Amino acid sequence: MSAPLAIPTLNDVAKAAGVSTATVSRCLNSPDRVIDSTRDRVMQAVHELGYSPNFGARAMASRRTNTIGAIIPTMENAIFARGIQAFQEELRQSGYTLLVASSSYREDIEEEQIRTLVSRGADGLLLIGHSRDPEIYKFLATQGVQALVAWSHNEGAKLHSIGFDNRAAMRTLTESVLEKGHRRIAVVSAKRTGNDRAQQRILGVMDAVAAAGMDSEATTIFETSYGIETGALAFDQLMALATPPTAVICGNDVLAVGAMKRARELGLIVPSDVSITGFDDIELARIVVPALTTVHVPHREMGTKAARILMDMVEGKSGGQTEKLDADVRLRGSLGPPADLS
Amino acid sequence: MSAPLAIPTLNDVAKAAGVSTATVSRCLNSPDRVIDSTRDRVMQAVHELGYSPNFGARAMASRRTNTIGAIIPTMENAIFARGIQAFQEELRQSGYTLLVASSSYREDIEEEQIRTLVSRGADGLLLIGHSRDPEIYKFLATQGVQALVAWSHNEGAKLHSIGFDNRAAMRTLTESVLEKGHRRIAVVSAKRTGNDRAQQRILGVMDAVAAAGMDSEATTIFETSYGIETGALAFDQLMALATPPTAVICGNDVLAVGAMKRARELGLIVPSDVSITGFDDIELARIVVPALTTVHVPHREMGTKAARILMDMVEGKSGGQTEKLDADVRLRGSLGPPADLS
DNA sequence: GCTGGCCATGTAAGCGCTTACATATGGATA
DNA sequence: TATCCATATGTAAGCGCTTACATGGCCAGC
Repeated sequence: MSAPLAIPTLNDVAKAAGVSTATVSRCLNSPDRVIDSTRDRVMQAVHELGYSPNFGARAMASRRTNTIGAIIPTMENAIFARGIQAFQEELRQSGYTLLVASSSYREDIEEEQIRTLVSRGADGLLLIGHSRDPEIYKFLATQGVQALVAWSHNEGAKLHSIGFDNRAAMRTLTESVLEKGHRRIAVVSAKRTGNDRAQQRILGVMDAVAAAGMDSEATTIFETSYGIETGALAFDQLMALATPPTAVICGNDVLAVGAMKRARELGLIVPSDVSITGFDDIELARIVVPALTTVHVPHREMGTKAARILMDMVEGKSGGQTEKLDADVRLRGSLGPPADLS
Repeated sequence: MSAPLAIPTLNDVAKAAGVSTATVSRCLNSPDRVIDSTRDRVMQAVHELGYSPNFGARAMASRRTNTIGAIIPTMENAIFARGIQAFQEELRQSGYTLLVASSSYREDIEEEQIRTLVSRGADGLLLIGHSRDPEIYKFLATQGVQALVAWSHNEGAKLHSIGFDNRAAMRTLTESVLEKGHRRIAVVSAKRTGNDRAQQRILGVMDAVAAAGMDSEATTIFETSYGIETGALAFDQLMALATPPTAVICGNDVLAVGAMKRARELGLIVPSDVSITGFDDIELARIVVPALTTVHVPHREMGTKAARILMDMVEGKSGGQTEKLDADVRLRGSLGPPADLS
């Protein structure tokens, strides 16, 4: 009466269909190597038993997993979502499964996640940015796991990468800000530790400041963790300075939106009282009022290309390649001339 | 000269340390069952070789994976992000790993993802909503995989669930709208097929409409796919009607934000020209201007509790339980009296 | 000095699958 | 009819790990 509680295995299917396990395996993996009548019988047994292959066993026996892992700093806020979505779609078309993990912007968690994904058999890994313990690259090498960096371009780095030049893009954006006449600017950045995008973006701001002959000391840099609320708090602090900035350049759109929110709460009009800019051009940038001036990043293109490069690496078709994408400034309502010039 | 390209196994570590594989395994899994000196030797070999356990092999030999899977409709927009984050944190504290997959709101993809996660050894699964092919429940049963539904409460359903009463919450919200004096209302909903939350929410609107003695035929329902842009398009259509609604009730915040965006583009003032409401209370709801009237859902609480219930189920400590959480209406600026009353 | 028991470690059997190789079957060819 | 080949299926050896059970060394207690 009581059903067998054990979960069905290949062996059970084989018995039920009256064939060997090899034949069942063939039905599942290369159906054309099996005669129709046999296959039908096997597939019926598969359905009747509710059989589902054991991935671990399969991976172990066949020595491949067709799995790619990606570790992103955060799943919240759409910064990485769109790119990862495209990455996944491209992988899927070629029969790969994507495993996504997030590191909460913490290096130690990222390392743990790398180990977890490798352990689970990822053939390749997509990582964000270049800064991490070199030890981990050695680990990936001994494990024979290919890795590619995205969201950051860097010719000389340990790993191949696909991304844009964060520094140059931020320099261009900052130049636009300076052209409007702003001379008191402040930067709200994500934590720079272990985050080369944040580092590069600040350097980009400084490049433009220096090129304009301004005193780089006069540019306040406020570092905070990632989030709308933290962006709002940073804005508070900046506006409380003796000589508050007329333009606040934020390291990403999320911080910028937080700043805009607080500006509104403080009764400040953007951009006439203060200009605010972002970086990433996520959907949010066009929802806020006024729309956010930011740097547009080709998320989907990056995701798609990353998938192709990484698959080629995993399949041994190439040793990888480094590619630079264009990121361009989108001027929108949140940037205007400073009050004393208007 | 050339290093062995094979990735290191337990066996390699055992040889390098001069012990048996059993001892190495014990060092890794129950260190206190091994004498200090031996353990040190083994751990050194582990590091030198860059050894990393093969998850599949371990799972197969030990018959447990300590893995929980979650399948959510979308990773974009923060609807599920916060709850899943809490879910993950709670699991992690108890040593479980979370595997997340997304279904793009498609039933067929959800089923595929369920099979993939089960295949990968998930001991338990978190699913969203109740509507799916009953066949899949049979499959989960034969595979011995526990499953729990979240984001939806339903006493009589096949699976235990933790969530809130979507219908009642939407009814309450709609009552608030009607109290303001609105009599021409429209609903923008996500696709109802395979989405019981969407179905329930519309029923909630209708409950309120009927209770107010209004003609339910007069309430336009516009169904569209999920996204800001689709919300905007839906709003366009509704406002182009012969007698446009004075209040647009959206099935979720994302659609509502899209509607607000388009309203602004059309030069309509919210709420004096048209009121708009959402559902979920994601961060976005308080970013937009005016802030969105919506239904607040206790995302984090739901995630945390879901983790505990599911772990208990997986560990055989309970057969599961169904829990109902409160979701309450948050009245904000996007809802006001209709123009003809103001 | 023996015995018993405890503890650290080793031995080896599988976990569920894939796949190289072996075998069987049935024409087509000579 | 005998031979050969192609094709369909079976056999069985692992893949890397855990763990029940076996072994051997050491010390306490008599």
